[in-house]
Amino acid sequence: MPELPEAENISRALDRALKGRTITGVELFAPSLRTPLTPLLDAALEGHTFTSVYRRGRYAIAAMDDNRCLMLHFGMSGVVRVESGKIPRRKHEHLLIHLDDGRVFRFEDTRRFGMAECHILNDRGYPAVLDCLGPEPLTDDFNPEVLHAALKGKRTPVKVLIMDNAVVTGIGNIYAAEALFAAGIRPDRQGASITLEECRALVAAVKEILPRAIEAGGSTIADFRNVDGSEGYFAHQLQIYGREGEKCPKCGSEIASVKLGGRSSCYCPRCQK
DNA sequence: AAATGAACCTGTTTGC
DNA sequence: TGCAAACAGGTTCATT
Repeated sequence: MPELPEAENISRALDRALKGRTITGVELFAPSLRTPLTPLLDAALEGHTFTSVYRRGRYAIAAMDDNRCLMLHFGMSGVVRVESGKIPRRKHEHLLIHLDDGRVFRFEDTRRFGMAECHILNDRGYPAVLDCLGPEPLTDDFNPEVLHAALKGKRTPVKVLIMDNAVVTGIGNIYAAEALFAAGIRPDRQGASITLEECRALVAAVKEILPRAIEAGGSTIADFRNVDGSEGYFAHQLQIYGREGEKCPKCGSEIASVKLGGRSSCYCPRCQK
């Protein structure tokens, strides 16, 4: 579910909710999500205090006062809540962390593609396991020259490449489709065929769309929720994702769809070259 | 090395 | 109506 805008909203909300809070108890209800949860138990989180929460790619990093962090990934169906009161465990809630203000951090993930791991932070505040991630799309590290170099010599479709976290982090199926539509580039073009000029348009589209999606609270298609339970409203602004058979908002042509890298990829056959 | 496809898991929608 | 297949925001592993 969450791509970068959704992970950013979750991270901001968790920063407000968890900063300064001390862990008073941990409850695990599943042995593993994508990776084992049991190391959390061995890590003895109790008594430690969250110092801040921030995002890298699609991960939320909840830093603690002992130079460790709780690293979260939301997979396709991950939802986190911070709630007060005695609430019965929901069917797919796998991790509850009790806080010193009486509230409870709750991690729910129906499809279990997400993860919750405990890691040591390096001197820049990141777990070493995230070193393999490419540039953040909203920093200058992601620019037309870098993208052009990453696409060079690749026969893989450009959409698959911009969804590769080693090329640029955090862009998934929704925002890849939207950015390619905004840039006027067909999703099935081979990476090597994308010119530097087209890279400029694509990078500009990414840097324009992601912040708007963050502002709107992300995109709720089916089950995404922000930490306070609210939906993300960017789904209403999506131009091309999930609109196969509808009319292109720019030219009125029928929106087409192809499977690329196993994912549905909507595009306008007329506007996208 | 790069490209492709399957696997992980559950729930919902679609089509016969 | 019922059931099976297809599909869903992601990542990783195995196979060509």
